[in-house]
Amino acid sequence: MQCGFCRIERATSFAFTSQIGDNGHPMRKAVRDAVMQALVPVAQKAGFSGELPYIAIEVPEEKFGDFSTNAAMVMTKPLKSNPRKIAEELTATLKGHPLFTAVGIAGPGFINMSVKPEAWLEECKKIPADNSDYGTLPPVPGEKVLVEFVSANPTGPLHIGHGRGAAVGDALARLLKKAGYNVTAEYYTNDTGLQMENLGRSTLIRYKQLFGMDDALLENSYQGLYIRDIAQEIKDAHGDKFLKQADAESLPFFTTYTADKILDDIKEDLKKFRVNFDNWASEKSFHESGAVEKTIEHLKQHGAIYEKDGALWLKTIELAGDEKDRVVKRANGITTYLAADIAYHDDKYERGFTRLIDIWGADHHGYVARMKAAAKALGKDPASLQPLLIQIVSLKKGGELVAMSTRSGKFTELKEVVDEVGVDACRFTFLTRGYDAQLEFDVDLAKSQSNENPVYYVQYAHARISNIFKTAAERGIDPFPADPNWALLNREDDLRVMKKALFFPAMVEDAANGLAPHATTHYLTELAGVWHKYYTGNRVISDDAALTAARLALAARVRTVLKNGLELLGVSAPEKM
RNA sequence: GCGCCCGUAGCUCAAAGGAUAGAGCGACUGACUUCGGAUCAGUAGGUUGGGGGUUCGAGUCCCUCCGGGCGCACCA
Repeated sequence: MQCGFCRIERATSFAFTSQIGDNGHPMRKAVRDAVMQALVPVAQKAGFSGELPYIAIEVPEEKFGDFSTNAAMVMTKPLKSNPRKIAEELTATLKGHPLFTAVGIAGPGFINMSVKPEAWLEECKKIPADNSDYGTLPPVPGEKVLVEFVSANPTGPLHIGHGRGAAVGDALARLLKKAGYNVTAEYYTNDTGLQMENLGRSTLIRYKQLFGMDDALLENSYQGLYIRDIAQEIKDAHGDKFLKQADAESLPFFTTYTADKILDDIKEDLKKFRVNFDNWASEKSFHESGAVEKTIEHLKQHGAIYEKDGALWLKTIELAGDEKDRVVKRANGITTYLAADIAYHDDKYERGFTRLIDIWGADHHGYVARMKAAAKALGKDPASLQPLLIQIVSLKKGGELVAMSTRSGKFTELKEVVDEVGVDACRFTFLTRGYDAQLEFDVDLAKSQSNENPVYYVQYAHARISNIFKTAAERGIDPFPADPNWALLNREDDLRVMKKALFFPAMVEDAANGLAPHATTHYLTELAGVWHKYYTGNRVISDDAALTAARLALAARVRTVLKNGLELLGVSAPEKM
């Protein structure tokens, strides 16, 4: 498998591999094994010896059975036969397999299989009943993943667009960890450079204004009122000290102070949004440590750099088909942002990471080629660097689209929305969508619909089950019976719930492979739906002690999956609402 | 002008190239004196922006047109 991560490359790489683990779903793995085994003699008979194409084992619509495979259809070309014929040969073998109660051919050549209920019951027993860890896949050896996200410049508070990146990045990190990867979540701070100088100067101007001086903000100044608050802080602490010296002398202090203050606020917002970072990287530190210069030397040695017009250029056209080559060191001797970012990525590789996932705003898409070029120039496989472009969040307020700009001070803060809509609803909303589609976030709607957000549908299922246990305990019934009679749960209703719950680890595996954290919200909504339906049709606590015990055991397992799933999203799993 | 992303129910969004394109919200009709009605059952709603192509099969891949967004710095 060349690349289990890349959404772009997976189509080709997956198409010619059969190395899908099915780590997460013992039943799906068993079915895959059965299908592959059945395929061997058929392929041999046809004289086929090449690598098998990817064969899908899917969970189809319920009426078709528990699993279906397209094996017969994808094998038509390699075997030079027709799908119906291949399907018949395969089913002849599969029908004899002890796992299945039914095997059939349908449509253009799908093979549908139903698994015997006892096998499902056995699997379901293995889910922990106490809400503890479930669905964590075995460690993936040899992979060390770095997920870099948010990385907003400390020039202003986080806005709603950052919120989307934060939710996606955090959920992705959680998902990959769950899927067995060694994952580090990191935030890169652009705490130096021209924008930082602008920032410091903005504060200095505001500071002077506080003393009645008529300094006006510059065109490229940060206009937000938070700058004035910071200036006020400085005035409170230092009085007119900075009026008595040259601006150039004051500027470093104002810059550092402002950036630190804003970064502190960003950290607080992220914490509130339940976004966790394992590490904070600083652009400034790469300059101060000499890493940037070292990296440029490194690139020179690899022949990736040339000099023109007094500046140093990286050959990004040649390396990655970029539109033009890019400057890493200006004619005035100052290195560019790109140079520092390359040094940072060099550092990531140096630290032993084998996959670098960068979550960027879609407005950075022009940046992809030059970073891929950099990876290549550093002697790395460009495929190990995976920028994910989170599409823009356009903000709607009062029925109108609002343009967002940190510099102009026109934006809706993440904090503001989180306070009004709530962390759970906000995160869930962001994680219901794929990251590559633009998203219209209607603030008013989000607020007014806070009670109708799908997140509550899922949480309610968790709370309802929790309440059942409470009721059971009140009536002197053990909510978590040690050895219930599972055989009582063999009706369609029961099995439907079990099958959905047991799909959880497979969902983790599939979503991790596709870098698609939003699959989790959809899965959980389905599981909650199946449970709500079950709940309506079946009383868990009844006069039948044995049946009660069995249903309590099932309920506990559903709750465990809901809890684990919500945890992946960073959404709380309340016992009551 | 060039490049990237997107266009799916009235709205917000799903859908490894697979079967009759699915959920939620909104609309409409119903639900057991019971463990929580933030729930459940049902109805209506679609030429997947238009047109070509590739193949056993296309919302998905290719070409083209239309519409929207975002980029095209010795800023970050």
